[in-house]
Amino acid sequence: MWFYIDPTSHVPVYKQICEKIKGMVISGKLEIGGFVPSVRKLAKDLGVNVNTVARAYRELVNEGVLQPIKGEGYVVRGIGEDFVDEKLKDLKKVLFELKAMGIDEMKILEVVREVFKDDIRG
Amino acid sequence: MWFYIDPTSHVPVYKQICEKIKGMVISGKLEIGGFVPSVRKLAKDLGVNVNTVARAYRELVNEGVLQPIKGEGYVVRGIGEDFVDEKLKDLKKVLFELKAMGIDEMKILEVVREVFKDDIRG
Amino acid sequence: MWFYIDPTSHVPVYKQICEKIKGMVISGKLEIGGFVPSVRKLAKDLGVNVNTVARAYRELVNEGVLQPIKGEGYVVRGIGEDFVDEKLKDLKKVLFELKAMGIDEMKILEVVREVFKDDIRG
Amino acid sequence: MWFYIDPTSHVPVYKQICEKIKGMVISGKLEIGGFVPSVRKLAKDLGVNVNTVARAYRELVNEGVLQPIKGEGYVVRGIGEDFVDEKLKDLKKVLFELKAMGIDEMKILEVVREVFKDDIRG
DNA sequence: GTGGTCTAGACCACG
DNA sequence: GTGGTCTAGACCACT
Repeated sequence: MWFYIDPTSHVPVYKQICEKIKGMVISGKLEIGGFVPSVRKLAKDLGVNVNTVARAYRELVNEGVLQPIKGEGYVVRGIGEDFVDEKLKDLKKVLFELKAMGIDEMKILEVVREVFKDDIRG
Repeated sequence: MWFYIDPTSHVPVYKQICEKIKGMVISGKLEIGGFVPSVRKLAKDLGVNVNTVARAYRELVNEGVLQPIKGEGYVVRGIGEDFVDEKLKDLKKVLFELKAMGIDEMKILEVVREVFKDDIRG
Repeated sequence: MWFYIDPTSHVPVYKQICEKIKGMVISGKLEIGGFVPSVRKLAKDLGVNVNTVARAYRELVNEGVLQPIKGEGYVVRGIGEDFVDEKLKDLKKVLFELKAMGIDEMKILEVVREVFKDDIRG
Repeated sequence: MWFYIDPTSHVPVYKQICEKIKGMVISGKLEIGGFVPSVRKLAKDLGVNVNTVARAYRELVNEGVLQPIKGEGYVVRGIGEDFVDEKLKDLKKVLFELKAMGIDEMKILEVVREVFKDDIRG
């Protein structure tokens, strides 16, 4: 219902949840001032333990992305620009690796075009 | 002397070593038929435990990338094309995330150009 | 409680564990879909280090015999027919050695009968 | 020229050499009182390091199978019955494993017959 | 010197 | 409790 996590990844599940939530805040899929799903609901949807989601939300509270409201849930406070910058750094890292492996810039551009091609809402 | 690993990453050190070695085989920095640095040497260079490097090499043996010769070292056997494909999938994944966050294609192309700009030298 | 390993053998302990587990899967003593003993428990039972059992299980995961579930344990997935064939090859090898040493076929049959004699009980 | 060893086996090469030599003494392929090949020759034939063969011969001297003669080589002294008994124990071990895996006695006998079928010099 | 295995003990993520 | 990774240090086999 919300998104999917990869249990086989080496990235901890709670980190994956944090990333996804932050991404949805940045993209506007989660409105500022709105509620994120309850810990139990999200845990059930993702097929993950409650503690794991709780930990993710706790981290997001520490980062100022979420704010807990007793007896109600967690509301979205907002998110800094840093998150986008970090993702762009990830992009650079992958690009450098591909370059080191001798991959052509044309091949990269081809992939970029492929990903963005059905981006009608430009 | 060889490369660096990120101890803070969630990706296990042994996996990082595997990736780097494979990248160097693909790019030709490691010749097929040649030796990779000894387990002890690489461990020392990377500031990592011997067992960790040994495990990385063991995995590469399982994948057919390396071949162990007792008392001599590990020789590079070669590597399939799959590795490049996997890296390109990583690229796509990051691109989709950035797209989902509302990042413009122009911004992406800017980063690509930046990474490949000093690609003139042979 | 489970089985025994021979620490004096030249066959690595982790390999012995792999063999035993596979044998128990083939014979049905370990049910497909069921759990094998936890890494720590088996290590304690066998008087072996945790890492050694972990390595054995890891190999079995590579071979598709086991599947790890974090926080729960390892479940048995199944095993190919190859394992029996390999054991039969071991048999042949020993038989050829005995034959080369001039041992009579009658002597061999005697041993076979001895091993299988109490095979009446289901 | 003599026999072959398996460098990938977990059994140490020097042990494999010992086993083979003993087997050849038992079977009569090596005459008591005769010379075994020189350390250097056997090492060359097997594609093994000289030290490894030297170690094997040293072990065999300790066991009383060989006797070193300075400046000439190693002569075969003889070998006890124990060796055959040990091999028969190996046989039993493999048989028990196969039995535990649910293999039928008929299948075993089939393999035995196959191995001994061209045993014309019965 | 090389690789291969093992131990003892530690920390993290997950349920 | 579970598995996953890592360290420090040991011994063995082989060149």
